[in-house]
Amino acid sequence: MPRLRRRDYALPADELAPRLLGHTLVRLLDGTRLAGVIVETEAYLGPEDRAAHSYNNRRTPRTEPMFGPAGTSYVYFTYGMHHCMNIAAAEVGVPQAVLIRALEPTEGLDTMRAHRATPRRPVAALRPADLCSGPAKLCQALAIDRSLTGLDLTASDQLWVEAPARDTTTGSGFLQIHTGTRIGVGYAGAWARRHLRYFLCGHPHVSSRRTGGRPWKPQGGGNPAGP
DNA sequence: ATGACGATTTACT
DNA sequence: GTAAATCGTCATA
Repeated sequence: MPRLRRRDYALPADELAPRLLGHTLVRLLDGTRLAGVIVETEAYLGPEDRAAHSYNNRRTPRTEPMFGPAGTSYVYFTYGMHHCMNIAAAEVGVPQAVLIRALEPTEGLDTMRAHRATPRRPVAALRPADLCSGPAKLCQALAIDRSLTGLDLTASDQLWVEAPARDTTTGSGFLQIHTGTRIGVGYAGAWARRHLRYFLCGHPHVSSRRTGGRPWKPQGGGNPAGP
């Protein structure tokens, strides 16, 4: 499938985040494709968004990629041991990004298992849902770390996003897109309560809270909204 | 130079 | 449900 181009990424983060659902994240590692379908994302809206690393336009070597062109990778290290991957949205100078929170792994599962294995959890014990069902898990499975921050995903030969066979924006023909509150941002006050998390409701590879939230742009016959 | 803190995961009670 | 693991980043001095 064709990779996304600049104009595909050049949207406000809260429009890009639901759009990416159903698309495939591809990591080429030593000639091997490691890939999965994006099933959960979160939007971070930049200067106004207290939950964002770029809150108040904080611009440092770490956050710099978010100020770059849409489609730039932003990978950060946190809790002394985990990496998380985002894709810059909006336009140059506007530090918005979409956090990739979960994938349904589709290619290179054996390599992913090897990356995720530990003495306590050997390869044989790992199930598909243990590989990419969280922002740090998928980075470990796909071997994504800070060396991959600041990449142009429209040109990189290591990391990119491919379009799905069909447009999944509305969720038609697939699981319905739901929204909910972002995870792990309780410190963000009112911004923590905004529905900026997007996921395929009930999908087994979503990180947590597989259900809940409310339908996004409900199609005909959708459930009534309510928090 | 120093200290506080994570856009998390895992194991354990 | 709670807690530990573990260190780069950032603000303050």
